[in-house]
Amino acid sequence: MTWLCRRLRPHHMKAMAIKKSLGADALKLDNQLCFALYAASRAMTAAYRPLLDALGLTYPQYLVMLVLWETGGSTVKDLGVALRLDSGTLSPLLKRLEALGFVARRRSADDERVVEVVPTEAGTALKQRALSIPHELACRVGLNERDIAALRAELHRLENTLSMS
Amino acid sequence: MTWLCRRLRPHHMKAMAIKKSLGADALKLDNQLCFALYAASRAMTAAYRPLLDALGLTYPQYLVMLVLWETGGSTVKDLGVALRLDSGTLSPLLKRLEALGFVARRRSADDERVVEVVPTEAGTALKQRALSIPHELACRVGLNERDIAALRAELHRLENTLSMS
DNA sequence: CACAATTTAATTGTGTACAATTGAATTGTC
DNA sequence: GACAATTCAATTGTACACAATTAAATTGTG
Repeated sequence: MTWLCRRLRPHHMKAMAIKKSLGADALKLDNQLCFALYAASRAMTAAYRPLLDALGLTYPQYLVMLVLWETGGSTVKDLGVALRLDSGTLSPLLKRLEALGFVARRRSADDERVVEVVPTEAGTALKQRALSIPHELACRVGLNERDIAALRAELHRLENTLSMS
Repeated sequence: MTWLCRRLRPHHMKAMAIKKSLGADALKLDNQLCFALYAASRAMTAAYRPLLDALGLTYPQYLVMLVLWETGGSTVKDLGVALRLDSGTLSPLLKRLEALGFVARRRSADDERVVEVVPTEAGTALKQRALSIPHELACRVGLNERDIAALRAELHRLENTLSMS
C-alpha cells in the first residue's frame, strides 16, 4: 500500500483521502461511523437502564410509552411508523406492556384489522415518574442544549438519508 | 404549563430552556437524542444488511471480523473490550462464525481460561470482498469525509461520557 | 504450600430486532 | 356483488444484547 506515498506532497490531500477510503485503514474498527453509532446507541440505552428499571420498563417499552403519552393512544401500525418497528417486534412487546398493566389493546370497531393501544390509568400515571428522566440524561451526556439539538438533527438527517431506498 | 410564559421576554431564553427541559416537550419522542441515536443506528445496520448478506455475515459478525482482520487474531475477552460485548453475546456468535468456517477457536496454551479466536483462510479471504463496503456506505450517508469524521468523533466522545461511572 | 479472591468463557433466561409466513379484514375493479 | 389485491397484526424462526449464574483456571496472600 505504499506505491503512491513517495509522490505525495501537501496539495495531494485528495489523493490521500481516496487512498485512505480504499486502503488498509478503511476496514479499521475505529474508523467506522457505523460502529461509533452502534456503540454510542448501546451506551445510551445502558445509561437509561437504571432509571427505567425503577419504572419497570425496558428501553423499547419506554419508547412506546413516550408515543402513547404524547398521543393519548395509537395503533400498532402507527407505533411502528413512529418507532420504525414492525409487528414482529411490537406484538410481543405490547403483550408484555399489557401484562404489566400499562396499556390496553382492543380491535378497532371501524376496522377489525387494526389494534388500538391505549395507556391504562397506571400507564398514564407512570408519565409523572418519567418526567425527570430527560433532564437526568441530558446532564449525563455532557453537552449543552444547543449541541444536543444539533447532534439530534444530524442523526435524524442521517437516518432519513439511509432509509430512503 | 403556561404559568411562566406571560412574563417571558427575549432575554429570558435560559428560563425557556429550563422550562422546556422540565415541560411538556421534554418527553416528546422526536426531542429525544436517545431515539435519534437508536433509529439512526438501526438504519445504518439495515443499510449494511444487503452488502453483508452477500458475504454471509450479520452486522455484529462483520464487526468481529473487522477486529480479526486488523489484529490477525484475538481473544474472547479482547473482542469484548473492542466491541463492548460480553461473553454472553460473543460465545454463541463466535460459535456461528466457526460453523461458517470463518474463524477457529482454541484454548490458550499459556492460560487455559483464555480462548483465542483466529480467522481461518476463508475468513481472511473474506476481507478482500469486504474492502469495497466502507466506500459504498460512505456514499450512502451523504456526508463528506470531514463531516463523517466529525460525527464519528462526536459519537465516540458521547459513548465515553456515557460509559464512565 | 494452602486457599481465598479474581479472571475468563460458557450457559441460562428474558427481551428485543427482523425476515418470512399466515390469516383475517378491507379495498379496488370489473 | 364477486374476487383479486392489499392491509394489518400475529406468529415462527434466527440472531443478537445483557443480567445472572456456573465452572474451570490462575493469582495473590499469609
